[in-house]
Amino acid sequence: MQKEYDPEFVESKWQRIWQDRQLFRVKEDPAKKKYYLLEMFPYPSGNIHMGHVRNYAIGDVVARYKRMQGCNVLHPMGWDAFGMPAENAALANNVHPAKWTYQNIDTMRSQLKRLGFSYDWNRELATCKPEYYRWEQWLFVKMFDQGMAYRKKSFVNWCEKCQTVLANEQVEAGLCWRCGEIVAQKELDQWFFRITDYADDLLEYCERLPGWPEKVVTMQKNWIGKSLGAEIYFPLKNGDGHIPVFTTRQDTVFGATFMCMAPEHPLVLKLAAGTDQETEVQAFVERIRSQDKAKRTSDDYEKEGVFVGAFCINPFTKQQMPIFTANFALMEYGTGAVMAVPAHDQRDFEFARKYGLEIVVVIQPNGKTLDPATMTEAYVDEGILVRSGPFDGLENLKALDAIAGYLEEKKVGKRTVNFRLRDWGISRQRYWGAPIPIVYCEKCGVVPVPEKQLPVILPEDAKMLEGGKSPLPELESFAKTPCPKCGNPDACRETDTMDTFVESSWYFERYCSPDYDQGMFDKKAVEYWMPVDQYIGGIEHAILHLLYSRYFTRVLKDFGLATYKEPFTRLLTQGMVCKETLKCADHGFLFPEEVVENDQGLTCKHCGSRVEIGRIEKMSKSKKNVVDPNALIEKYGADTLRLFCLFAAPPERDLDWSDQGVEGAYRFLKRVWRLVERHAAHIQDIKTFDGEKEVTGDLKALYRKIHQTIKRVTNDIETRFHFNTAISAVMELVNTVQAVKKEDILLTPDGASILRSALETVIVLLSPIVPHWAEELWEVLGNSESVLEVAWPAYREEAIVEDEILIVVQINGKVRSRFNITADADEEAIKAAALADDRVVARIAGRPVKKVIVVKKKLVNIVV
RNA sequence: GCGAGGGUGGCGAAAUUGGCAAACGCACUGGACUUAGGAUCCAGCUCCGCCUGAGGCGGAUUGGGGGUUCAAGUCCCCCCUCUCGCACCA
Repeated sequence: MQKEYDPEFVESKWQRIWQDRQLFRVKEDPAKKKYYLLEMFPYPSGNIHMGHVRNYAIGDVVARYKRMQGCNVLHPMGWDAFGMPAENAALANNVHPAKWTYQNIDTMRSQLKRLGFSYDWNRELATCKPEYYRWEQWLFVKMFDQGMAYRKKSFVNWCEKCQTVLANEQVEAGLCWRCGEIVAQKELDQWFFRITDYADDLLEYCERLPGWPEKVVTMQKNWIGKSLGAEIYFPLKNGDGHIPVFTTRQDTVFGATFMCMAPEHPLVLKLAAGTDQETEVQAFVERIRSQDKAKRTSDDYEKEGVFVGAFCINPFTKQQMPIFTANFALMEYGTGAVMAVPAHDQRDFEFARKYGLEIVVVIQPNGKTLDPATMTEAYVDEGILVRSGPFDGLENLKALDAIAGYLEEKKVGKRTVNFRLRDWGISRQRYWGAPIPIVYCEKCGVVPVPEKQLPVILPEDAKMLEGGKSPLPELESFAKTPCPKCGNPDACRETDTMDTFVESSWYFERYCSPDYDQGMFDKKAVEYWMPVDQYIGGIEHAILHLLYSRYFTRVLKDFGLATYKEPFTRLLTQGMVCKETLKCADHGFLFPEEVVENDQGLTCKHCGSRVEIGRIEKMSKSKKNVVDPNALIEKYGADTLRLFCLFAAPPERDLDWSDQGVEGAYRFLKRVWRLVERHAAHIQDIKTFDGEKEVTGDLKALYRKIHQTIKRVTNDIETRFHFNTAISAVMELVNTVQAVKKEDILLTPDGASILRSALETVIVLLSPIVPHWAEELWEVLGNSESVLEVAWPAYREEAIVEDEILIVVQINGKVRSRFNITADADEEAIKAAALADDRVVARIAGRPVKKVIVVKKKLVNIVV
């Protein structure tokens, strides 16, 4: 054995052995209980960062623990490999996105391997490979055939100069991030998935995800945003049909005095045509439309509108209502038109005041009378209906249903459910993504690519264009294709690619049979492994990725490909990795190496002025508070890094980085290493203690501690993934070993045997966390099999039992004394001992005892 | 504004069902070993006060205030504060 702990040596040794023995390779085994542990796969951005290390370290502990518990554990890893950063890098460094991506994958794969995670690397997949996305295209065609994928016009952020679509994040203050051109909204034909068909089901099942954090479930519910209400038809005054409106407040319909429509609403320009308002409306609509989304949803966005020059009729009051187009009305929600009830909606109230519109109160609160003339804000609470014809005197909550019924009866509206959730737009006018398998033919129209012709391969010989424009439309070898239906040679391909969230919506199924070439996955394999028992990843995917995955799973089920509805049984969202920031007034954020410490305190290397220690924030390059896992691995090894990540905080909480904390973790591993080294020789051939023989004193205490530790660690990992307390429990066990003062008792046969048990327990319990270190020490103790294949230890209940327990004595709730008593002492004995205690007697000083409460095995409280 | 989650020593954090607040670690202090110590080992370490002293004694303390209880970090009410999410959703 090496005298000093040398992580570099130990880690490379065991990684080689694991690989040679293919220890993490799994296959379906009906005889064993399966456990599918999945961590969110990374985007191959270049290097592994601390966030990945933490996420994957957490997952690896669970995977290894479950394996030791006897489960057949599927623990795969792969690459979310399509996406825009590859295109940006391509332009910046003149490398092809494919080359850049594959290089990054190689780098990151070796970094993950260096960390010793227990992945079955035979299942590795990359979503940018045709073998992967061909099945996604296959499913797209199937969805198209079923009407689940469809095409419609929709607005996108468009930069005219770059001739490209921009993602929301690429629009900075309304300007193109690259060229500074004003970003416009452009209407393009886009492909959509009909996720709204499943809105109700997705919402309903939110209640049936007990293994998910409530926070995530709530976020999903809000995102789906179901609201019950009614659609009401407001006839146009000129008799040309009606405007449908969605409202959740049909109880206030008698108070609707004007109408607001989204600037994008097709009726707006039609109604204004030929009136005095026409030019003003046109100008307004144009102006609002050119505003980007960020601006239109910003905090200080002022509400404004323009009269369109037409009226509609309130079907209940028969009063005429002026029609406005207003910037706050959203085309995407409801019907794009709002009945405005200024007395009972704050936004409508402000609008009415601004433009001098009529305010009619139709709900009066109890014991107060509202007067429109003096109101300063809308009244939005409950009350009794007034000025509401047949509904006068009704409580407004009851009126909701009554009026909804009346609407249907009179055929002026109907009950409706409205969702905030929109259909999922998947078209991206981008190169580095999976091609949408559609051909447009002048004769046949929209034609899906037949299964036999799949995959539609993304041509890797495309040359990237300046400005980020997709090269696909101009690449004739790709864009031009004969029509699959009629053979027309002049048909053209869809040149948009799919949103990368599509790939990540089914990768967990693909892992079950990653090389399967007869379909998306082997049904038998998926039936065995799915659903994922434990999914682990960042909270940033709480909505989109998880919702899309849930949706896709439902689609697969309806297509008969899957048998379950929910892909992830349990979800853990780990916290972020944070670190303090350093800031100089002149030079902004600084790297630690840009800061010099002298007698002035911390100063900036560039200008010498004082450096402030800023707040603790999520590690990010821009804040210059990142730490590089590679450098740490080099210095301390993977095990230390893993140990620190798991010890510093429970997984769901943010982790504050501490260089000294890493040192501490390293020190602990070295300390145990030396302990084993010192004792290895004399316990080499000793058997572990079986508990049959009675021992006393320190030995008994140590034996007890072993089993208490097993119990605590098992509990901490099993029920709540609190590895930090599990580790501290093991540390206590180590401390107990080192606290044995008379070391010669460890040389006796029983002592050596118990010592061996203690050291083995430490090693085995820590093996999921620091596996290389554990393997090496396990071997040092003379064991031949891998510690990974050792069964997780069970504790002996009888070993845990204490002979003596400490009883705390309180007088009037304050601790005044404590004493030991045999563990089997009954309540009476404990009470008697407490009352006889010298200190207690002195304290009570003869005062009458009113009451004595005895909590067995814990405390006595004497009330005087 | 709405919703969720936090606030415990100098720091990260512990505290099954209400039952010794601060386990474990970091930092710090003192000591040992040493040519050296940023290695290692031993000891101390919430705050305040008291006793001449080794050592002991007392009080306070889980963001603030109130309540329930023999007993509250934990349960109830009010308030402060931080973080995250949603936010013209009709």
